[in-house]
Amino acid sequence: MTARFQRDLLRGSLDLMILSVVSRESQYGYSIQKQLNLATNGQVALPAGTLYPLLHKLESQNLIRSRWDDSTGRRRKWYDITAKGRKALNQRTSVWQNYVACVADLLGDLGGPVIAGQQRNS
Amino acid sequence: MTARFQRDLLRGSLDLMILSVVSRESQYGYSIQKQLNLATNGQVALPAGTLYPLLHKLESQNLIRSRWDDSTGRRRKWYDITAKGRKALNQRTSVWQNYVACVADLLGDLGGPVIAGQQRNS
DNA sequence: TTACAATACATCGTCGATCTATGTATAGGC
DNA sequence: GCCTATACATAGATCGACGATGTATTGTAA
Repeated sequence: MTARFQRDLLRGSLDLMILSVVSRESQYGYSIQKQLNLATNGQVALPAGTLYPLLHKLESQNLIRSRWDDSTGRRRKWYDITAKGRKALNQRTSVWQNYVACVADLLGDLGGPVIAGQQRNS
Repeated sequence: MTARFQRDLLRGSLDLMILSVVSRESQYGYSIQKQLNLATNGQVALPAGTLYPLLHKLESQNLIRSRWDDSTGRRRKWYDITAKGRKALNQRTSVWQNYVACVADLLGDLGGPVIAGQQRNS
């Protein structure tokens, strides 16, 4: 029945997902919302109350940059990733992957194949 | 330098890790703390203030069961997983793996090989 | 033309899980 | 005897996702 992921799962990887989506091409809030939802088969359904404050936070950290544009007929706030944001994306991605590998180890890889040659731990 | 994982990463997978460790053999709080720390190369360093309340929560949910025992010379509270706990472990493991697969998709697998044939989404 | 749904952005207060700080007590090594 | 490691516990702070709510425009179907 495609249940939603719990809020706690999102913590620690939500910034990452947003940055990743924005890094591919210019995005505006609503498009990010739709893309995340589509890519996860409805399992990541970001409420506006989560998304917009998060975008403001990322912008205040200079990881993304915004500009208003309504030349398309729709008033939209477009976001682009910054150099600093791209760096953060890479850094956080490896931390995330490292963490996931640790959890997989702990779970004893019950139900998932081991990824050979992947860096884990220090 | 083996930095610690941020608290947010733990959210959503900490219960899982505890249940997994307890599911293998009887544990007491301090042993869980040490094992998690060792298995993750120091990256998961659970403070006592996180661990013990969590164990109490899991017990109140009947996912684990406790008994005091000091026959080893040390006064320890031993935990075992229950049938319900084992069920929860399996269920949460698959939710976690599903989520991880979704994030990997979103990240475009930049830096990690694709795991073929693994269930994701619905 | 009038509803209604979808698009598009925003803020405020709540909630809950982890953490910091603090406390107690015993065992073992120097 | 002193200090560290072991072993458990609770109280309060912190912080981020979320629910509720608000505003405005566009597209669409009755």
